[in-house]
Amino acid sequence: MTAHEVIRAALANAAARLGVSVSPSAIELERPRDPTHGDLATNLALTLAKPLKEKPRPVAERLVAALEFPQGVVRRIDVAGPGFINFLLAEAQLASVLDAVLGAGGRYGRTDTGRGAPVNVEFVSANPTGPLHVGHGRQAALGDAIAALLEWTGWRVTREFYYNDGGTQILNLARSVQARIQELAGRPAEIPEGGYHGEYVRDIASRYVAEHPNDRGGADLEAVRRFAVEELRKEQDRDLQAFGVQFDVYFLESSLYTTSRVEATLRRLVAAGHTYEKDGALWLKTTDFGDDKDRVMRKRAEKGGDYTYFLPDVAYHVDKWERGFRRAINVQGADHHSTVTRVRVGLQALESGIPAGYPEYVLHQMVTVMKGGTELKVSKRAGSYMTVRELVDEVGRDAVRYFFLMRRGDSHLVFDVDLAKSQTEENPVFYVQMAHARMSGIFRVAGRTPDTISADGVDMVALDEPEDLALLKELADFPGLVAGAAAALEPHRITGYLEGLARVAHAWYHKYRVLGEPEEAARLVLAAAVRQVLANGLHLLGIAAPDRM
RNA sequence: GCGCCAGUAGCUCAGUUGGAUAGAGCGUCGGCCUCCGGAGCCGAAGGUCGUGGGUUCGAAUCCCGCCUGGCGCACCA
Repeated sequence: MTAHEVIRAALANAAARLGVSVSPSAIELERPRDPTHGDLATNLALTLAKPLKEKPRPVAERLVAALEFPQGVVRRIDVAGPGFINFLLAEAQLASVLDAVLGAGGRYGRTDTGRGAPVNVEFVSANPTGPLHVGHGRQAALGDAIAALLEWTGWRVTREFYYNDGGTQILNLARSVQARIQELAGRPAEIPEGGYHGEYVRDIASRYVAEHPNDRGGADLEAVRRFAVEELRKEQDRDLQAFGVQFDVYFLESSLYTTSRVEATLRRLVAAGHTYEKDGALWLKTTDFGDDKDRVMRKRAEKGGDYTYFLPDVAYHVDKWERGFRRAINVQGADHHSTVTRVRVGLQALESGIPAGYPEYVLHQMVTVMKGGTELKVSKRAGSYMTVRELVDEVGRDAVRYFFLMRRGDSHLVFDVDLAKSQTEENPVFYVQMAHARMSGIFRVAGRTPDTISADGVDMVALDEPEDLALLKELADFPGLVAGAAAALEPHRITGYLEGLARVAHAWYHKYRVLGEPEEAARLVLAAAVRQVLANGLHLLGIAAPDRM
């Protein structure tokens, strides 16, 4: 058991003696900002004050009196402030984290709260009407990191990409390509209303002409549509590959029709009794379930009318549920936030037992790209870094991923291209990767391999300088941090942690390099553990941990 | 007009779901380290947490009003 677990258990027992039942995992145990407050602190007495109808401070005193610990875990216990209980750990406890890190290696930080339950994470889900832009890039980084966090906490994750391969937007794309094909055949043609003007449309048109010599002028619109969708899908896949994101499932909207799932969903909604006809259309009374207005499902009430996007969206999530995903997370841009209520409400109208909060949504705000102190205009014309590919080519995959992850999803993100490219300590990716490289460098110079380092037989009492202790405490925080970030679906907590760990590691490195004794056995063990945790954090986020910069 | 998100140090942002004196990085100023295995350390200045009320032992955090900015309010996806 780690010190955290021992203390939680002891607190739960003490609370039981006061007549309150709390589960050990529900007890908050944190490292106080101010180190004079001890190594770990809990606010348990403050939270128990209300149910016990007592002031927090006396509750804390009684809890402390009821605490029982095995030998050699805790050195001192204090009650402080309004009723915090502070613990000072025995030195041997602090160093025990090194065994835990080196023993678990690349798995240090993993937990099993998910117990192998399946969860579906849907992200990017760009329609094949153009290349992936920076907004999709934020979504790819965020979705992939959330998926990784869930894997690290014991969930069985399916990464899913949903795309619309029919509908009006795709039709507009096909007509745009068709127009360019006709131009190539020497006939003047106009890009249709709502069509796509990008240069990539011309490229697709010329490839179509090369591969379809019999369809002069692109008369076969269906063939043009299939070709264009195929080409853009391939292009998006190359972008995602460059970004290091892999999906398990690509889900085509058209499959919902070919397998009659849309019709089946419609029948179930009608049977559940929340539909009506008005103005020649078929409506769902979503206001019964808290929507602000009812939604059209089919544009003409009689059979054969076109469906709005609402119905396939609902059918798609019914399908997720029926594939066994009792948990589904959708990562989307905040400009799609209006779909949240609609999808959930549609699922409720089925009255089939799907919970009201299904699926979960992680919405992220917009991205603006800064270069040379000015904002790059959102334009499809060449010269503006609007695609993921261009951004990756310019600053590198690691920096793009890191920058997209270092802010909370629901705040606007300013992507500073110059900072992301810079090889200075101001660049957080560089700073963190540099810390890893320096830890690696210690072993290079010592002529050792970090993977062969073990704490066995090494006297850890040598690790008694403030810099050593600060590192030990940081390392011990990592598993709890990953668990918290996974529960909140907030990868930015990991980047924040890594920067903190890197800072302490740089300081430690500098001190012992100057003293000329980082090779000392105990410090070699510590360096190996720091290197491991930096690598685990970076890998979790899909970022490389280089041995030299 | 309605809904969602945001507003915290000069700048970029955290704030672990209501807790201790509101923090970090960068920038600025002052000192130390002196070339080593590249970027280290200490200190200082800098805050009406947009704003006005409310809830309680305790609020940046929860509730209500207002101000500012972004996004969304289709029988488009």
